[in-house]
Amino acid sequence: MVTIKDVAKEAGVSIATTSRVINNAPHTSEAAVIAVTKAMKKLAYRPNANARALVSKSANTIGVLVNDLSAPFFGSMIKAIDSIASEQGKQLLIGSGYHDPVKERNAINMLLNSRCESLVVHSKGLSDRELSALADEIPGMVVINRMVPEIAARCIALDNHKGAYLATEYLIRHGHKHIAYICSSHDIDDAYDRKSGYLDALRDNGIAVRDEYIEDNQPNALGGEQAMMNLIAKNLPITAVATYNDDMAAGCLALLQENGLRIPQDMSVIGFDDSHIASYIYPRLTTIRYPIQLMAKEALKLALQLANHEKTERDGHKLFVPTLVRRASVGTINSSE
Amino acid sequence: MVTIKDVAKEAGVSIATTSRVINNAPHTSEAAVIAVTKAMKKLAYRPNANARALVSKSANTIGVLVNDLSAPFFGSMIKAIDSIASEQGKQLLIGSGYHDPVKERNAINMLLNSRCESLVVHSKGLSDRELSALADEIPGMVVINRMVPEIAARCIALDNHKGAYLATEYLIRHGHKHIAYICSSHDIDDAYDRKSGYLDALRDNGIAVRDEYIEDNQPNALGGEQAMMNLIAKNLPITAVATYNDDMAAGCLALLQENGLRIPQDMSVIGFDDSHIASYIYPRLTTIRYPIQLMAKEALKLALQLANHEKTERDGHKLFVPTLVRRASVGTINSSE
DNA sequence: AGCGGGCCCGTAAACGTTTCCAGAAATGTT
DNA sequence: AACATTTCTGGAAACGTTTACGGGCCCGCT
Repeated sequence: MVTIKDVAKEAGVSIATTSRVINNAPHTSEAAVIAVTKAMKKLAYRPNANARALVSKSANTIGVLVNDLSAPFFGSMIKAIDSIASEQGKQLLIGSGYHDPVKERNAINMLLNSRCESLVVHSKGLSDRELSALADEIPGMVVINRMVPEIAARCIALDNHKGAYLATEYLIRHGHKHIAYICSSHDIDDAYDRKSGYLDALRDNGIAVRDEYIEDNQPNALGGEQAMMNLIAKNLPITAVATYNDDMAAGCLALLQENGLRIPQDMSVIGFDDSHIASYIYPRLTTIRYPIQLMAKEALKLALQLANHEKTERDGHKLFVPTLVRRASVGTINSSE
Repeated sequence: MVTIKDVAKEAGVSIATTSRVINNAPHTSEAAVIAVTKAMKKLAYRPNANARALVSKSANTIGVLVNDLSAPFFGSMIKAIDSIASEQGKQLLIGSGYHDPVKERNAINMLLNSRCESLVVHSKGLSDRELSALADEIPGMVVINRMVPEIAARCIALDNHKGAYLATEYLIRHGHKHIAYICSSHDIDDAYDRKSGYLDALRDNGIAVRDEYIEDNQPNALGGEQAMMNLIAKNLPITAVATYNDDMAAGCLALLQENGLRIPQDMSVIGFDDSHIASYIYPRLTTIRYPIQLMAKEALKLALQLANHEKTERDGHKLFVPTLVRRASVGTINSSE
């Protein structure tokens, strides 16, 4: 591998001068610039990023921790981060934690070993305490999709409660009174917050909460199917279903249609996330928009500022606000009951 | 940041001994191991990966170039790569090229600057010549989803022709004679190969090719919709549509159903890729399985072997074989015409 | 007792950069 | 002409590791 020494020799100047030309620092003569540039081309020189990182005490790299790389949600998130990172000539170092504390910890450690100055972390496995301890240690770390009270100003999170509330209210406004909820069985805040959004919307509208209307399952299409299957089996008078996320809604839709129910005439379904699939499935899914791209960009900007010790005027407890996306999976009930 | 020197001092041993303990090299005394381990814990030592990479001349990192991070196809690919990489304690450095030659070149350069020893590259923007030149320069580089003849043994690719052939033949076996094809308008091999698979299947079965049955468009849901719209507008007697990929098929399905056609009674549709959405949409999509996870793992294994200068007994021109996934979007034609 | 050979350890060089510092050369100011 | 300032340059230290090398110690053999 050709080093800066080789380039310097080829160009007939010192290493220091070569370095200055490479980083186009001031105080370099025209002649030196030309000679070095030519030598670099000729030798196909590639500056060693590790050596640079070592001396400059900062790799030119953004660390990202996600849950599962194959989930489109995280694909969108990473892409948004990459769009800003690549503008600044920075690379992405990615780890995945699968919501497992051990894996998350390992992944974060590897990112830190590589001296990523900025970190965007999606963690559901670690405790609030552990996350805020990490945040104290690492200036450029930002938590995404979670609100850790102790470090609220460094958290970018969505108002999940409001999202589910919006969804449920939308169904109510369309005349639905018997509204089921398909919930994630995962033990994370998101699941609780969304469920309580559903419950509060019912209460605020004077609709009694009925436990048998609520089904827990894995937050994927299969879980959605199974939950819907259980709801059908119970022979309830439900006319609408709110779901934890679009994947569950998709499973739910598929099961309903395979059983001859028409959407939205016979059953209304509303999702959450406005993920990739929401506009692909038939009928197109009415859902709650999770502005993950926007949030991811905001998170990275914040992380970059923090890493540079710039001042950030972020109001601590501000959550991002979800909005409703009207499509075709929710219909109106005309009958009085 | 605490360095190995601090740990050595704390443990009361030399740097060399400390290093040996950290890398659990042989010839270290019990006492030294205990002292160093304790010191590392106490100081929360994080070995600097950049310094390591510098001296050992190899970052512990796998470089990956993808097209678009947000496409679920690449999510699956990256996840498969990560599953093997993390087993070996290696990290993923990811770049995206968006099929643009300049961006692809930049991204590869950044990966090389970071001294990734192994590279898995999905490139459609660079020429065969440029790719094989890079491959010559970088021992641990493997090309995925593309066959570059000069470096066939370092390419992991799918038999696209066969996939489309299979799909078309499947429709023919179900009695279809008027089969449209929705093609990608992108100027890449995949598009040509799949189209020619469709054409060859028709020819081999004595069915005349009709140009108006073929529509080009962007390889996404919207493109699928528009292509299908054009096919409908032409008022052709088609009973089945083969598509370039599942996204186009999804758009196609949505449009058909919104226009009151039933799938598969009124129209059969077959996709390609067996992507994430294929089993979510209704009716579940019959499609061609692109074994990207398998291929990605194979690619990484090969890249690791090459980087280690191990012998690989890979037969050059072997392509991965797609298979048909039977679901619910293709029906049988009974009428004689 | 003498000695060869394991084991364990520490010194120091090396990896490829950036950057401080001082000196040389060129230019400007009186 | 003398000096001050600016511009450019190169030597060398530093970044945090790994590892080759050689020295000391202890053990067991003759």
